[in-house]
Amino acid sequence: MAVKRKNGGAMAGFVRPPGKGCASLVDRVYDRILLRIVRGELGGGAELKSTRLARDLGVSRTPVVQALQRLEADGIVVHEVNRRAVVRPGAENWLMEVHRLRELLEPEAAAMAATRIGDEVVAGLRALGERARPGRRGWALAAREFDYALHLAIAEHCGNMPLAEAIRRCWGFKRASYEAGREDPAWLARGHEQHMAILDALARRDPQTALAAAQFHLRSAASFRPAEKIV
Amino acid sequence: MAVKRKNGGAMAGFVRPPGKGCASLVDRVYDRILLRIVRGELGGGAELKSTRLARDLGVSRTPVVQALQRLEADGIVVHEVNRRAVVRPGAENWLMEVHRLRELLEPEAAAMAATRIGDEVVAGLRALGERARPGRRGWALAAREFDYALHLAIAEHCGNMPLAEAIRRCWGFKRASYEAGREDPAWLARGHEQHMAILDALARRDPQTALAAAQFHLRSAASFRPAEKIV
DNA sequence: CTCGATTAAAGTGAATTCACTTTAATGCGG
DNA sequence: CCGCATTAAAGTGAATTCACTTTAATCGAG
Repeated sequence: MAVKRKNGGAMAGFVRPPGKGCASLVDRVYDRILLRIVRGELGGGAELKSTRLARDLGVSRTPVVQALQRLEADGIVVHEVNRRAVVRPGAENWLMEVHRLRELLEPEAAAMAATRIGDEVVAGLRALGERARPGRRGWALAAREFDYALHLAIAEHCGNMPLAEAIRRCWGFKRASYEAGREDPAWLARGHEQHMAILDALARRDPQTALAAAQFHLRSAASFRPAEKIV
Repeated sequence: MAVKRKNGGAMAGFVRPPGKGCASLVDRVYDRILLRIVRGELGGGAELKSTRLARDLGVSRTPVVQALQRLEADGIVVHEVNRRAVVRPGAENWLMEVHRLRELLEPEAAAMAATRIGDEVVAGLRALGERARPGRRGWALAAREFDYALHLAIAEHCGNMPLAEAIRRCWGFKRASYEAGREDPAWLARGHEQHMAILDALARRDPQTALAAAQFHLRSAASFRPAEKIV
């Protein structure tokens, strides 16, 4: 089953030669498996055999085992010594539950960030937000970029590393579910307003308002699509 | 540098023959490195070379690389492709910040668990709590066990897997810092009372009180030892 | 036919190997 | 002595190998 060195012809372009800035093989394997879990293709209790996954993905077992370590650290996969790794039962609504967790983390982080974030960062975010104003050319794409940048900046500047990491992790899961532009423009526009409200509060160094704005934004998103699994 | 098969004489008992129920080599390497980070022996920016660590610990690079993956997933280590892994700058007060994160997570989880936790679980916890009553023989050790079991039960039964995992992760960090019985008995006794208050609220299926009791417990712990890094 | 022992196949943990990249050291022209 | 090219050493990502464990499949006794 020798996988050819130097990018043998594996699995239709999955293994790309690692041009600079290219994620490592482990990262790509991780993304691939995570995506299949949060989509429900690999339901709770599904066995994740490193050998099988390696064969399917056209890579060796080494990066697969490492990706499984990370998924285990995420808690979405459980694994005991000498047993196969298994998708944690109930993982089907992982993304919904992650959203609930964000409601716990992000408002508080926004409040903390309000007193710490620098002017240059706010200015940079404002520029991004401007490009995402509804009606502008390519605003839908820019809006998603702005969304990501804003929430990540909040994490980055909240002054608590484990909290920041918890938020980043949530966004890692969210990212896994992104399918190109399935958003309703009206919804995107509403989201943009809410993002701007958060950013304004940050700019004013107003923790209370930042917290409330973030809370409103997340609750709003949760109630808009309560049934859908993919957030 | 061939590491002998079948447990060559490496590093003074670090590599034990894996008797049943024994954590994997990766787990032990992970614990070892994490401990050195949260203790501050490996400060922010310290380089974590897989080769060096493997040599020091008397194991091959494979489990070390896997442990580093997990530490990176934890966010306490940063790492880019083809560069050495590095302790995240600022990791010195990781444990203090983790405690702050727990204040965000656990009260909410306690409230959620109050409406879901089963009678048998409560009964089991009560039994543990009884053994940890101050004055009993071996109560100090039992108290720690009770502490751990209570907080983990709350995570387990809060009904939100990513939240549960976030709490478990916090306790993984806390566990790394445990040094045998450095606790002040008076403090332990106070902690026991607070734990019992939380448990009572859970037993009464009273989310509000469970939340408040957990909040009080955590704030209380934070203010008791504000200066110490090791929580 | 069913149940339990026996054995083959598949899987796992961990070491080793190897191609490639980064880092450090050396030496040489200015 | 300084700056820069060249090269050796150390390090990384990923494949392969191998001892051991679990899973499954087969077979024979009841």
